[in-house]
Amino acid sequence: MTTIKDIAKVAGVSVTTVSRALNGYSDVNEKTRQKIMAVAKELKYSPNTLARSLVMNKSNTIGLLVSGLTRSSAKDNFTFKILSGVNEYLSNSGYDLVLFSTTSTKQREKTYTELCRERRVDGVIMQGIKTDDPYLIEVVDSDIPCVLIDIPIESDTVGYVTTDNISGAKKAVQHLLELGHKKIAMVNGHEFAFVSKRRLEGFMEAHHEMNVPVNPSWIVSGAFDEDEAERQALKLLTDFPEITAVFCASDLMALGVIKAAKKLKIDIPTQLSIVGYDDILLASYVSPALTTVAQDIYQMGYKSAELLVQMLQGDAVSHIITLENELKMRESTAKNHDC
Amino acid sequence: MTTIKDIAKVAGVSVTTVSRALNGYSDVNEKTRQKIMAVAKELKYSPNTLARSLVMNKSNTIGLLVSGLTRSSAKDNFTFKILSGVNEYLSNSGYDLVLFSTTSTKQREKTYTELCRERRVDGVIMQGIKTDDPYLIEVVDSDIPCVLIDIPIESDTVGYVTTDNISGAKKAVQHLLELGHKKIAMVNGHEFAFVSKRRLEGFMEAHHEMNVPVNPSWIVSGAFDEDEAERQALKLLTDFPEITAVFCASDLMALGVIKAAKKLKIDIPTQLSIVGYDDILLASYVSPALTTVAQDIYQMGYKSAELLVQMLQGDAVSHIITLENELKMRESTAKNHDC
DNA sequence: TTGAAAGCGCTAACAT
DNA sequence: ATGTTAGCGCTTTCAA
Repeated sequence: MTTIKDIAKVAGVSVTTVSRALNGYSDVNEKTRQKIMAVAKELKYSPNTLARSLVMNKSNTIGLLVSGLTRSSAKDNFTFKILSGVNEYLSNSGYDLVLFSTTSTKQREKTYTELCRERRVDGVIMQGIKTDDPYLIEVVDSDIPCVLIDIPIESDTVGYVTTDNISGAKKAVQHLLELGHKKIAMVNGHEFAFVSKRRLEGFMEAHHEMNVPVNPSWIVSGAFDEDEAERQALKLLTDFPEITAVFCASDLMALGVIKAAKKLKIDIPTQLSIVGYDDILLASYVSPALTTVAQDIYQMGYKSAELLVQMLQGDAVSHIITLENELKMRESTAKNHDC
Repeated sequence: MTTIKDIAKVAGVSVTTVSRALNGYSDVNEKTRQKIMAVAKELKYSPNTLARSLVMNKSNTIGLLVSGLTRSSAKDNFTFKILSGVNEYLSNSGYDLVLFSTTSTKQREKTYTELCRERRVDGVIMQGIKTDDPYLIEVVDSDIPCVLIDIPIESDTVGYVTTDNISGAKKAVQHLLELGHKKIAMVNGHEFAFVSKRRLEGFMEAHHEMNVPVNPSWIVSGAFDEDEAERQALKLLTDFPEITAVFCASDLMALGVIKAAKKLKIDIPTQLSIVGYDDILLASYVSPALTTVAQDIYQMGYKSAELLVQMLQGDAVSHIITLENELKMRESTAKNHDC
């Protein structure tokens, strides 16, 4: 493997000059530069970023720490979209991407902070981390520049990107209320996700604004899981047949609710309206096509990377980015026939 | 940031001893080790992998070079499944993953070899690279250990994992022939993919074995693209209304063909049978559900990583891994009514 | 069992 | 415009 030392020898200059020439410094004779460049090319020189990073104390690497990069996460490819977006921005930014992944089941032997420090990443983007994850706090409290996805924590070194989950949920529920539904259930995610809290808030707000009472028994947790949502919905729709609409905190869970409804021979949308959240690919393919709150997850990834790089360069205007969402009306919602 | 020097100072030993203690060498007094470990923990020491990699000339990093990590690739999340599989294996192997991505549209300023050398990856897995990509050859000809996905090139430093595409295609076409179809078209991918060639071979073989002639005009290229496949199918089915079945080299293209058939008011499967390839998520959700040749892409990723790590450790038995595939019969194929 | 010293490939003062 | 020197944090001879 060629080093600048080799180049220096062949070109008959010092390593300093080689370094300067290669890095485009101005204080090097044009002829010398030409010569060095030629030798570098001839020797097929590739700079050793390890050495450079070591001495510059900057790796030009950003970490992407995700949870749920598993076989099963292909259906709801949230993680993939984030990754694509991050990658898209980073590929034009001079930073490389190293991927750290974690699963909620298996506890890591190293903390996220250690992971980042060992690899000397310049910053990290985190997605899918539960809010009760102790390693999360550790990173946030450390001096590692960090962008969180859907976790609203901000500090000097921490920023986040999210969507307006309150308004998203509100739009969904308002839509149902406008269709005449008064008995609306909610299948929420788990308590360790900020989005769940926000979406519940939106659910509440929409009801209050229209002066429609909320029945707490109709709010259940589907743990962001299709099967769990199905089980919960089965129970819910059996116990409370008066329910005419369900708002789900994710499309995946909405899929589960649809299954439950089918099992109970409840027709969608004539007997039961369903609204999801996310607008995953499947949402427009299932039958009936799912009305849902669309968020641009790819864009969230892209913006996260952009924000982090700006933070690293010290020119981030704000550490908070909130993206819009949009209610997509499809076939799973209809007028309430009871009214 | 704490270094071994700091630890040495506090513990009152030399850096050599610290290094040895931390790396679990046996020739260090147990009491000294305890002391060093305690100090390391107290000082929140994280080893600098950059420095270690530099001196050991080994980064414990493997690169994943993919093409098509784009917003649009969410539908056919081949890349994501590969990534998940690779990540799954690697997360238990001591290697970190750095992601390189390329798009066919934008030509990279650096060759893949340069990318690998600069980051000093120990090896690289490549997916989605076209066979005519000059950078591919460069990597293969280099001394960088490399595992290719679906590109059958083997050498001392190069291995590959693929599925048996000939048999896969054969199964699909045999299925159609057994249903009485004699006029079978094929919508293939592009010529720069080995899988296309293999699947065409399988298509041919199945015909020959059953003594059914192949009409070359019925073999078109859909470029692995849904829209292009739709266009081609529109033309094909219009020009040759005698066709009763179509074998597609990917599910995505099959989706395009289904659209074309719908536009032409050709019913599937009564008037036209369609078989896809891949078994993407959508395959079981579209209507009619798609009969297809399933390949375990996650497993391909997992096995690639396993193979590469074995190669790096010098204990790879073979550099070639061929996985099985399976014909999944769903609703898009039926008996040929013309016979 | 421990330490001193050299060096991995690079950059960055500080001369000249 | 170019070279000398030191040093980033680590591992690894070699000696003690």
